[in-house]
Amino acid sequence: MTETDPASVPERKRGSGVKMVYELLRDEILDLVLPPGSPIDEVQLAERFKMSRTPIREALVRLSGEGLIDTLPNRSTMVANIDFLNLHTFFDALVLMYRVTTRLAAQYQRPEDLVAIRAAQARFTAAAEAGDALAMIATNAALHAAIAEAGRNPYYISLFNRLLDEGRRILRLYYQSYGDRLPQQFVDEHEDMIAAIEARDIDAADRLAKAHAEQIVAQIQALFSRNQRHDIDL
Amino acid sequence: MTETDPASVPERKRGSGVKMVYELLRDEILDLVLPPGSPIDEVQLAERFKMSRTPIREALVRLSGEGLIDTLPNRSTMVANIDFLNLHTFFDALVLMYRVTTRLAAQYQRPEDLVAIRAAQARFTAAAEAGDALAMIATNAALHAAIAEAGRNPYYISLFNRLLDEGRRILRLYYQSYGDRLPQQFVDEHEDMIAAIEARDIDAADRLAKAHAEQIVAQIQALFSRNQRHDIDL
DNA sequence: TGTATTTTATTTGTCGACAAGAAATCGCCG
DNA sequence: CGGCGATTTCTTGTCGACAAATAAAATACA
Repeated sequence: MTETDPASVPERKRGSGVKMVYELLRDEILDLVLPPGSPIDEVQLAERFKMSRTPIREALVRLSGEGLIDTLPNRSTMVANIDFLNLHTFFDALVLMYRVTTRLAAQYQRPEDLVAIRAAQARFTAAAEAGDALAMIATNAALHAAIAEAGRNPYYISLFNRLLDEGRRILRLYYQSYGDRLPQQFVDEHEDMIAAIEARDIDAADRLAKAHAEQIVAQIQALFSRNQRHDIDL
Repeated sequence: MTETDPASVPERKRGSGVKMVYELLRDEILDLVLPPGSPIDEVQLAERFKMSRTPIREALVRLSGEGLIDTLPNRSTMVANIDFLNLHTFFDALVLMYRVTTRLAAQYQRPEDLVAIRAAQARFTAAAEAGDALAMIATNAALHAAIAEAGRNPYYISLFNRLLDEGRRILRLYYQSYGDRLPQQFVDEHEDMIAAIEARDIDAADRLAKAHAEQIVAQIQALFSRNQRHDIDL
């Protein structure tokens, strides 16, 4: 299981091994290619990437620091579970960060930020029109990350990225279950938010971000309440 | 330089090495025993702790993930600098987290939380009465960490701890410069906050936390404006 | 046949050594 | 005497191997 390009690493530069493993493993976790609870075998990864266990372990330590994997001392290490029982803490933090980062973006945006934001929005719109749920999930996170960057608060950026990552896993589950039914609504809401940011209208940015976030949260909550009869085998 | 107990590690259990190095290095960084910009030499640490470079490196990767050290690829690694030019982002996030965590503590506190909070407050009061600035810094952070724990939002707890860590470094600088002049005011403000948490008065908790945070921020800002003539050689 | 104990097997944590990269040093030539 | 390239040095990144810790399997015993 978890097969991926076994013949794409003939030679590789000195510091690139860890980064490669880190990013690929991270993507696989966030896209649920490695679902929560999946065991992670160092030696297996070492063979797969044709490198020693040392850089693998460094990548795993990094991922562990971000809470994406859990490590049992002296025993197995596995993909971190999604804490469904405390999702409200996630939603709470997510809504707050949506608001704060969008506010700050409206306050501190520079022209180059808007270029990046619009580019991300274009990618999101394309994904939405193509009906590509996976791309929508990724580009939505990227868009909001770009907005957060414009706010220029590294502490918020860091926490928000972590929340967006976790959100990718949860949304992945969402679209996985409900056959990629995608709301055009998101595109419009994003447009309004970007317009408020560009106009430096802080209050409007805050209000729109709050509505946007709460709408997403409500959708996810509706999904989970409809799905509670299903076994969530994690 | 950086001499510390060279003869205290005769034998040690299997997984304890990294943890020990991590915690000790972390404390030394936060207490400015290792000031920002200090070079960190792996082999030197390895000799100092009588262990291989491997566990040292793992501890360093952890610290790097928390932003406490910066690593130049293939080149030196050193204690992360304090970004004085963007302190406002720190203050902004700090005030917000003070408020949010205190609010949530008032909302979700349980009896055992109050026990922990009161214990932390007692330690802080003792440090304040003893005029021990270093202990005040550490116990103040511990008190607010305990309050955050009562709020039970792991995302907030994580970010707040990071902010409190950075705050420890900044406050350390503060008291270093100003000869341990300590405000009794903090003790009283803490008492009021704890009372609001205990009474589950969310609005009061929020208001008090905001005032408390902004007061601390104002003090630090006053310090830096008075100190701008001094060279800050970091 | 069920349970406790020893043995095996698997996986992690640690080690010492080597090689690559980059700065500092040295030597060469103008 | 000064600039420039080669060499040396020093630190990091990677490797393969070994040892400890734990779970699973096998064995002994009641």
